[in-house]
Amino acid sequence: MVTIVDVAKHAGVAPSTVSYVLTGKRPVSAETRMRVGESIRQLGYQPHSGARALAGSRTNVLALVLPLREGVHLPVVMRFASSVVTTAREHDMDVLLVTADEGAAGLRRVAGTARADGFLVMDVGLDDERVPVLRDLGRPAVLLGHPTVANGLTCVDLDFEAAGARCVDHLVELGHRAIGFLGAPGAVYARNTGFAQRTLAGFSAAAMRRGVASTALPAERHRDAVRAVVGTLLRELTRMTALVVHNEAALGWVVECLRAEGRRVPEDVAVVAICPDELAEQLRLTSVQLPADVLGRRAVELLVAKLNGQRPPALTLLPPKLFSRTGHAAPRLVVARPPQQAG
Amino acid sequence: MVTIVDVAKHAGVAPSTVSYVLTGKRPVSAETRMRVGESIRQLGYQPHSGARALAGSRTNVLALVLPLREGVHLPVVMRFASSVVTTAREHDMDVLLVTADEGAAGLRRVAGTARADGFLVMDVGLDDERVPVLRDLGRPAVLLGHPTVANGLTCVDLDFEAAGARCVDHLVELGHRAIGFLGAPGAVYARNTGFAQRTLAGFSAAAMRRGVASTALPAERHRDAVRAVVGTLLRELTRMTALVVHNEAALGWVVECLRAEGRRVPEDVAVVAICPDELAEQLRLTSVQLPADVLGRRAVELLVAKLNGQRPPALTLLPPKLFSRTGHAAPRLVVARPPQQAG
DNA sequence: AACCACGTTCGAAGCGCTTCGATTCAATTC
DNA sequence: GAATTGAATCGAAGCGCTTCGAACGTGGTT
Repeated sequence: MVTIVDVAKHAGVAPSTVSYVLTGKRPVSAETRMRVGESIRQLGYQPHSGARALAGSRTNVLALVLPLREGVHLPVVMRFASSVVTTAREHDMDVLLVTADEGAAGLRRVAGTARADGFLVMDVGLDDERVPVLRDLGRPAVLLGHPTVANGLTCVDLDFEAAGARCVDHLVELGHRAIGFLGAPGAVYARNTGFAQRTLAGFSAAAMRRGVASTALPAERHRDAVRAVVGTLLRELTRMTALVVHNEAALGWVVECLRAEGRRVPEDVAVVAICPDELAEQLRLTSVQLPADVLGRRAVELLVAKLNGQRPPALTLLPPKLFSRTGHAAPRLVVARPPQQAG
Repeated sequence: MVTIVDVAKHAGVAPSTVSYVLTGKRPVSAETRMRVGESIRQLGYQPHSGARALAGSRTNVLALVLPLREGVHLPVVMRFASSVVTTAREHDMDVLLVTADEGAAGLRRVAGTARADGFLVMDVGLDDERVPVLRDLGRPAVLLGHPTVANGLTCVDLDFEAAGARCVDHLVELGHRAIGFLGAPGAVYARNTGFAQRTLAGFSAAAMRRGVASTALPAERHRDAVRAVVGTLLRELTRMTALVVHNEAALGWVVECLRAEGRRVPEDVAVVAICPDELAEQLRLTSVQLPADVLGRRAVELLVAKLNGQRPPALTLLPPKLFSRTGHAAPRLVVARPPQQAG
């Protein structure tokens, strides 16, 4: 193994000088820098990360805590993870993969054994046991997907207000003049959860701004409730040709109930969902999706900023992406082109 | 931060004794062990992983190299990753996530900077640049998904021969007496790829053993070729009521062509695919799936064994899982039960 | 009673790096 | 020409752990 001492000898300098060349923490003359650089290249020197962590008390590793069990939308998680790793590498960091199964104890372990400098935690619940632990740990952390307002912690999330507005804008541009909104169960709005209200607020404001008729109703997730709400919407907003749904669990029933009422989807009633991409894909509905790639990138950038002593905003909201699926037919395979035929 | 010296003082022993209690590398009297353990608990001591890596030249980290870009089946990758992390933790190891994008240079970096003790590499190509590097690196490695026969390297893969046989057995048990096989393009069999032939061999042997009629044909991936092959199969194996397909790209066309020929799927012709689960799910076909969870677990166990100086078999084949999807209707949402109503 | 052997425990030397005060030397100033 | 500065470099002291040889008691042996 090539050590910093080997490099120093080879370049005819002290080990500390090599270190300063590497970290840039003290000025080094251009000539020395060149010479050391050349020695590093020739010897193929790579600093030992353990020694670095020990002496410098920085690991250059960030822990990514993911919900890997079933029940979450794996492709979204994966895309997010991919983006995190790529961005982390751009900052010369590595990524330690931790499952949510380990819970708060896992965070304590990773921080306590100095395996990572900071945390990226996905899928944090409203009353998550990890939040207080994260604060105690005193290590930089970025939370994802839920804007758990927590002092000292940094959160990244989709801008639900913009998402609500985006749906309206999209539908108005398609010519719709009366748009319904089927939201989460009433209780969700009562609780000050935030994201449900913000979506609704964005929807309502946009409808107002664009001068289209709109009616918004909450809905429980079971079938009968959905049927009732859909019926009410069709009655109250008689010229309704579009419906924005912000209720994952009800989404399937919504489509079914509309069809049961004799409305074709999307010909008679265009449905736009705010939900995980997978679900919309399955039902072939236009949807506002979570921009997992941007989310991952931004999360890492925020964490790196915190590691560098900066104090980024407590909450970052990402612009929603609307993905139109109208006109999609039955599932069709993506088939690669046939290989070139000889002759 | 609590160090080993703090623990030693608290327990009234030398630091080395604490180390031996922790690692078990030398005998420690039961009484001392108790006392040290108690001190560790009381002080909440957690060893510094960097210091450990430096002194002991073992990181207790394994690098997981995943293909995270599009084009691979994310859910499979994710399930595999999940299984890897869980199993690694059981062996007191952590997992460093590396993307395949980093290529061979990434492996060199991780090994060179002593970030990990060994590698788990998924989706290794037939002529992968990483294979020679992996061998040079001299670190334990386990390759997944492709049985790249490489001396010194350990591979885990699905047992394709058993997969072919499993399809036949399943169909015979359902009462089918004439089974077709639509395989990969001819060129794949010509190349000594291995897995294609093995699947076919397993299929043929099982058909023979079970005494059912069978015909196997290769197929190019484009539509016309598939139509021709399906036509030939129906003509040559006139009483064919089942078809095993080992050709991801053609799978969609196979179903379409069968229907175009007036055969209902699966009522008239049962189709069993050997392909990623996602695809079969989309087409609602019974399939042999890659047991990602077992794969992950086994891979870690093999790697840990190698880290401990053992020499596990160069190739481990996993039994295929057949997942029956006959009788599945249109996509249906899994809806949570409605919340309890008051009154 | 002196001896050996063995199970335990101790002490010290590193592992490879960062960091901080000290040192050097050339350029500037009076 | 001596004193002052400041940039560039050096040297040494750790960071917290593992590991190895040595030291320490015991109990059993001669």
